[in-house]
Amino acid sequence: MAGARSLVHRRGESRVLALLPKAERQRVRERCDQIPIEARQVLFKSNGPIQHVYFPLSGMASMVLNTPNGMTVEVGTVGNEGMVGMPVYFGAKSSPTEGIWQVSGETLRMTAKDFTQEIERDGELRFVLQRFSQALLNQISQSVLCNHLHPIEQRLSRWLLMTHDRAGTDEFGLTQQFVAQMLAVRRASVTVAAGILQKAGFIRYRRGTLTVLDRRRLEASSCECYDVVRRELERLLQPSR
Amino acid sequence: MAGARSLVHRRGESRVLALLPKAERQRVRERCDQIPIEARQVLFKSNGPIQHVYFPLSGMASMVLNTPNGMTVEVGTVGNEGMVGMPVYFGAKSSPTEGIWQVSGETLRMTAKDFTQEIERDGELRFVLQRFSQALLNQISQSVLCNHLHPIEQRLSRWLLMTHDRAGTDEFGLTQQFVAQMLAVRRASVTVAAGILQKAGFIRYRRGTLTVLDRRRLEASSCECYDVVRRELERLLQPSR
DNA sequence: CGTTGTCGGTACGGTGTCGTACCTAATGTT
DNA sequence: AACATTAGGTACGACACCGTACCGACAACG
Repeated sequence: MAGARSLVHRRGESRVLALLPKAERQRVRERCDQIPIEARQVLFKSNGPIQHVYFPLSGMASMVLNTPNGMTVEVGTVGNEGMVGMPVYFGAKSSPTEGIWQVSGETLRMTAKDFTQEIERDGELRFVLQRFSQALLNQISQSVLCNHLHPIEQRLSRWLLMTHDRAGTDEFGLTQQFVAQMLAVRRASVTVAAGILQKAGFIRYRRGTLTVLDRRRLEASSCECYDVVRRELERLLQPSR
Repeated sequence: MAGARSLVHRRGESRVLALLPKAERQRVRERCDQIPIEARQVLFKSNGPIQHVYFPLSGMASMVLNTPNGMTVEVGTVGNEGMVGMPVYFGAKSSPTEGIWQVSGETLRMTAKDFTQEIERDGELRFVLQRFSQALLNQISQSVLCNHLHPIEQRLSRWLLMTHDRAGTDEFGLTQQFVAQMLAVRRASVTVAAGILQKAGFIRYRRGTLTVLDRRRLEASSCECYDVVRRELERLLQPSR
């Protein structure tokens, strides 16, 4: 057993959309496709046009940046608590950030054009996404600190917790190579760090599949960054007004 | 001579406010105090109430995060191209991020309450700040990458360029201790890196005062992060609609 | 004028992570 | 069944940066 599921997840629903009044939620959903989506699918490329925005229902997406010499760093993750494609919300048609799906799942998808129209109606969606913007800003800011100061083992624990929150299951598909790219470290470093977590019994993995076994103790082996971001997210996505 | 001034700066005016229609700009300015402001002044504390928002006219502010064990990391900088206090815009009353003034200058200041009212009028300010949000997001995202991957000398160069853009002068007050906190490195590391830049003739400094001598070559010794962020900022703050 | 505090220069051992490489084991392919 | 491919484990020297410490130089102030 993986212990109590974090508040972040409620299976198969979008937490942002759940905050909308019934009529608005219905209207938004009608303008969306619901589609399954596989790991590693590119949602939008760096500096490329952003055609759609996504409201994940399960699984997880990442925003990443690339260096000229081919390295990759994850700057943020989004699950059913948010939206992928925020640059559209901010009035940009593209951004240096790339959107990649990480853990396969389901998502609602809306064209950027429809989304812009919806935002211009100035309903609750605009308000809710404003709060989410702040949450995202917090998450990315914390990663500036975390990536620079914290050892790989803690960062890996944090990343697994965030992924676990959003995945909706205890088991999900991941290779060490892929995790290494997200953390911007060597694959060999991930092997060592993950080996420690596995020996301790917090996780188990085998050829591309990882299982969270003991969430509690995984939290203890993570840095404070996980909690800081999560607490603030919950505060911001409260239904209150 | 420090070469051509970057586009970022136009002396003593707020670039965000300059984008507003005359009437709105006037209205906003009337609700602001214009005050001089000194380095190291705290604008708002971590998780504390945010009383004011700031539109810098000259000088520069930083947003920083703190670790439980007293370390500090700068996550973003804001000069006359933007606003300090974005959490208010996003509907948050506080945030883990702290606001600190860095290079003394002048700023317009508005109470959070007045600002919120102004935003609710749904004029151009809201639109302009949306674009600025995206620029800020880009800047912070790039720092996730930069802080993790780039050597101190390049990061220092980048930081000095950003500061130079926003300061409005070639000379500004800075101690190595302070720069070290922003980059989250040892003061001794800054001494070494700055020493290299000084020997090369890019900068000169002496007991808390730093002068940019050769902007061009400073750009060459910085990582690409400086350009990536700056280009995107200029694109987003174009007067067009 | 001398004292005290601040700022910057330098050194030294320690360490986390890197780049690279090579190997084994599991899986997929024909 | 033989083989190719891919995921994961392990090792080793290199190096950037760390923590700490000490010292000299300049500045402010009584």
